[in-house]
Amino acid sequence: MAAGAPGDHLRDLNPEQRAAVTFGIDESGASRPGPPLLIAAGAGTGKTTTLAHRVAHLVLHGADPRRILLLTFTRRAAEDMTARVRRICSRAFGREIDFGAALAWAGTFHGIAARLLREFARELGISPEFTILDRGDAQDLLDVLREEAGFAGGDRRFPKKALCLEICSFAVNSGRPLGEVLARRFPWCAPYETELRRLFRAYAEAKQRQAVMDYDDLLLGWAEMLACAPLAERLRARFPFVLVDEYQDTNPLQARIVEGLCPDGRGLTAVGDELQAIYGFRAATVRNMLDFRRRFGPEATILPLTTNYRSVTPVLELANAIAADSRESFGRRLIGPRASEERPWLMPVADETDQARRVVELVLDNREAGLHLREQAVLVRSAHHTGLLELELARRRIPYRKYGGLRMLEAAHVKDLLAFLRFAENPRDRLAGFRLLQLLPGVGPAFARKALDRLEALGFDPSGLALLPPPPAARRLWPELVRLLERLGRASDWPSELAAIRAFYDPLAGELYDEIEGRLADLDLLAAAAEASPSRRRFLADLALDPAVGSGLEAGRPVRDEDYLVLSTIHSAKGREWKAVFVLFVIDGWIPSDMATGSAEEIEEERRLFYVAVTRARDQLRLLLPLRCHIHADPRIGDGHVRAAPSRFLTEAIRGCCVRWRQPVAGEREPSPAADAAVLLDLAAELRDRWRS
DNA sequence: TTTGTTACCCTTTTT
DNA sequence: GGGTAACAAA
Repeated sequence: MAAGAPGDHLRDLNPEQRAAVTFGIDESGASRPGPPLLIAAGAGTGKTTTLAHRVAHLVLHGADPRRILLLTFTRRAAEDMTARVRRICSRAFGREIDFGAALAWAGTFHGIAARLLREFARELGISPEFTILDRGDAQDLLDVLREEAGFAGGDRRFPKKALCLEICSFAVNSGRPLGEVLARRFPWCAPYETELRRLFRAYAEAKQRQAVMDYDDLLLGWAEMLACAPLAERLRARFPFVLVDEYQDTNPLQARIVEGLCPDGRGLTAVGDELQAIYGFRAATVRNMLDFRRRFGPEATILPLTTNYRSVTPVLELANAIAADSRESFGRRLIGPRASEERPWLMPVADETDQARRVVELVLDNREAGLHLREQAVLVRSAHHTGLLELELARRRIPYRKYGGLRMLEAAHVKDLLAFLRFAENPRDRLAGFRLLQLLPGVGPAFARKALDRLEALGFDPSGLALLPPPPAARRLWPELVRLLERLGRASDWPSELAAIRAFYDPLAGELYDEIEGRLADLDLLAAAAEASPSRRRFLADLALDPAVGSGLEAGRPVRDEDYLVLSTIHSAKGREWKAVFVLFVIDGWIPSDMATGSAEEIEEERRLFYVAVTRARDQLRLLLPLRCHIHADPRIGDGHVRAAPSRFLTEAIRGCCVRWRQPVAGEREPSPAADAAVLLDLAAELRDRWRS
């Protein structure tokens, strides 16, 4: 393709988008970073396109792509953005541009932080070999320390490990003192302030001893670099252009980083939608966005994007009605060119079983009408809400893929295997060592601790372990394990060392777990992802920072090109879109979750979550309202069923944007089975499904 | 000291 | 319906 005329890459943009793309980048070139810009982009208004074009516009005006820092929320978003920038630039230059190395600094806050901390490790006095603790690891480490400090026994009210980590993390990310965090967010833990402070101190020390970092340490480390003048100077000089996606979901610590990189705001572009702020539980605050204008030297400019190309107008009307109920926003309305007669459906259904059946029927009807499964999605407030639906899909052999919720990486056997790799990478990582040692029969916490102490005394040379007399039950495997650790301790022969680990581990896993086939299949997947990774260190870091590495690592994974229905939590659905969207459990207690109705702020966030859900739909939107729901929570309540009320977010105005769907009357659509008779076999489905590919 | 058993708790969203 | 803690047995 021939090179386009100058400015041709802006041709497909609307005036609002073009203004946002070109703001502050004049014809004299991009050598001098312009004043700060906030793009207030409504849902579906081409936010990604606009940001990608802005990056491309900078490059086309002479900015060095290696000096553009592009911060996104997920790695998928970063990759998506990089691909688009390459496409735009290639077209403008009239030839393929290899951006592989050029736009190297596009990534998540955590991913970029990890890279910078490693690069500057020497100046920071830390080990560049540090390994990254995922949430589970961090909790386990806290749990050990909790016990050591004597907080675990006796006193049953002391917060559990998960809550300890949440409190610690919230304090770090919000930048608020522990006492205030406890009082405001975790008042029932306030009596333990002194103990928690001691615990967190011990946690920080343990992490340093073991050369490990948790997610929050990565951000905190980066922020501290920026608080140190000589280092900050180098970082600022390196990145004159900083672009941040999803700004509404940044927390004060992240804002500190951004403001540290661009103290007067020059060169900074932030994009966000305050109506889609849904990460308050992670200390994110919309204030970063709402107060953006006042935070910088030259006052920031705010440019809105309001034209929605994604959804048909009836969906936008519903979205605007939800937005109108929201307390804090810039007060934009979405307008869109895609007229349609079809309003969203409100679908009251009998119960969860009925809900699953109806959704599957509609999904299949859509497919008959030519809509691929992957153009349809089922959204839920929390991951386990898909339970019965997954059963129904499995029974009908409909392939699906689930995003959000329990990750494969949290499965015990995967953590086992990774413990070997992590221990090989960083023998000071006691958590990994502790886990892998106890895989041996006869080895429990006491012996594992002894072995790790011995190892440390020997300067982390595993051959010394051979002299340690193992517990009787471990006598046979002990020398084998020592040999394996010796081999791993030498230079990493990636990825073939993985085969050696599995030769040792797979038989052990067979003893430890039942249903071993599925677990071994997971490990095969992991090994395949490992093949694609250049080094052990990179593999481990990628896994910790983005579990979707190598794709298809989530549970229930069909092969590449196969068609599959998407199941997702609303959180994981952010930034994505489908032609047909089904939102399950639009009833009070589910949306909003009754875990989050304590304060007005929490309820507002749940409302925005609902907003995110409905704005994912391009053409079809179905809201399901089961009238009777099963409660797992409290077995004391009757038979475990409760009569459910529609979500409090379904106000009159919002119902007015929808049509109420009617249960098909018997005979009209299908013979409805006697209400109370248990269906033993869905014969019709069986017969039909024989012929599905 | 490890492993098995039982009673009891709480139950969300994720880099 | 799963994790956790305390207790019992090997």
